[in-house]
Amino acid sequence: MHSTPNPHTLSLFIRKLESISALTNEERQAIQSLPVRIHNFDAGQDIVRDGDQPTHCCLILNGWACRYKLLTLGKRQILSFHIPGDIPDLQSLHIHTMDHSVAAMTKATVAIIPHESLRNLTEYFPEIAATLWRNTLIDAAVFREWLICLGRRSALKRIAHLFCELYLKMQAVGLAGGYRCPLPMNQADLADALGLTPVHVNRVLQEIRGRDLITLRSQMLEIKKWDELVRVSEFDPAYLQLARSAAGETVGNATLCLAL
Amino acid sequence: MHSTPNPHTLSLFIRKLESISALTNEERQAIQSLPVRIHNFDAGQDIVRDGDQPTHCCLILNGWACRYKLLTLGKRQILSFHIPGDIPDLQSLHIHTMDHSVAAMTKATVAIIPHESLRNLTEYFPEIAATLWRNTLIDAAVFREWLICLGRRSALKRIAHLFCELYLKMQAVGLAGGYRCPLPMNQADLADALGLTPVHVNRVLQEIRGRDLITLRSQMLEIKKWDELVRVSEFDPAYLQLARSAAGETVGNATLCLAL
DNA sequence: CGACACATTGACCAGACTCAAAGCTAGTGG
DNA sequence: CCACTAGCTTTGAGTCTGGTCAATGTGTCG
Repeated sequence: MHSTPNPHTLSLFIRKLESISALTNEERQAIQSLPVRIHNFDAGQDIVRDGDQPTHCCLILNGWACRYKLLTLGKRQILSFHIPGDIPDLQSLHIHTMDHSVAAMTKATVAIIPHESLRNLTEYFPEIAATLWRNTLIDAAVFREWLICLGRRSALKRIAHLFCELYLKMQAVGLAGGYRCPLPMNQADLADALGLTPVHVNRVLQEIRGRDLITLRSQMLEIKKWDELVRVSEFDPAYLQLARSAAGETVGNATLCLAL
Repeated sequence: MHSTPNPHTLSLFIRKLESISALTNEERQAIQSLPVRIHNFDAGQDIVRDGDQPTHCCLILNGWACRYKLLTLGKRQILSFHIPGDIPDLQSLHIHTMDHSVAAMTKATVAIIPHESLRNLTEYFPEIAATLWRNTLIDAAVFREWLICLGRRSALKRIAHLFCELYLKMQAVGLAGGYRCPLPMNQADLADALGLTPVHVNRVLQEIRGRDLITLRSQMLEIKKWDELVRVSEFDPAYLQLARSAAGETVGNATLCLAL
């Protein structure tokens, strides 16, 4: 379950923060020396639970996670998807009780960082504080965009929109490119994220495939007509705040960030 | 349009922050001396627009505002409602381009605070930074709860849930009590917030009234059966992070925060 | 009084849901 | 290497919540 952190553990984190704003050497040093524990999770396992009062945050090093909330009658709403470089429970630094859970969607490696260390970091380095704050603000922007999807877009647009979003997020950390992107979720997960039923997701996926916009098999999404997918979903990547939103560009080395 | 700030302008802000965490005298002083301009808006007027790159934040002193986004075909999604004490565009401090608009829903008085002053404040007072950060995290928690509503709750539950939320928020700043609460919005606004059509909102409101849960006329909501409303909407106030969630208690002086 | 904004009603429609059954497919164990 | 299983995906038929369009009330304000 546990393993020893190695000196490169936090480089993903640093790269993520640097994609938001520059760091000084001193800041980089301070982050590098955060005391972390590494934890491995199985697919489907909870990382943090609704109602918990966490004393640490979880940086995803490898694999996918999602935030979700269970409701009455077995209903579930997935609130967000998270990929390497994300800290899905960063809000727990200032909101002490979890109002939802975080689960691993694949086998996942997670760096566990004590709140205390993060608080010290933000106290001494207001720039880092601002960058982490900004991180949570981008999360909020994504929540707003999902709100728009659930409130005002058809099932087809929702699915297409989500595919655009996830592809760009993965591309931004070098884990996707050439319009191909791992997508380790089943149709029930998509349904729970998009406010639909699995049966309807299935039918709409057939429609999208029928229009030759994507292929999706064995956990791999391929976007065959990016421009068209963007058009039908009314997708505008601005809310993701990706520095160089390389929508449409392939990345050189798709395994860049896996080299941990 | 403009008017001169008076020494009490920021007391609402201070009270709001103090409801989140204690302030030192020095911190209180620093906030008190923020340079603000006061601006009045008419009902329906935009305060900040989608695409703007604001150089200041807007603290609502009086009246209601909402965040919204316009979509194709005249569709609109309301993302949040805001009441006195809120800073609906606080995220603009770290996200430079607005991805939605903020509009006044009533005649509204707003204190305009330069980003620069807020940045200085957060740099010198990490505690204040943390408190403002926490504020935006609570906003995000509300987005998540709305996501759950739009994704997995029926029209009736959504409406009932929103009424519970707005009542508690208003009560927390002393603007509602005795299960009565101003609600300055029409059925089209409710529809745009809840992902429904005005016609359907109308029908469901009749159903809720028919069950004698609420009355709603001339912009005034009265909750006649709080417990029942909470039950049918599966409302759990935890996400609002109200210090002393006085669900069910009346407040002494309902005009407390109007005394600006 | 007339105009306007908003609420309400009716008739009809459609996107999405429900329930249930039948295919696939990737692992697993014999 | 194949049969079995478990978990997903796909299909079908029928239903329902909520949407659409258009008309009619109602209340407020100049």
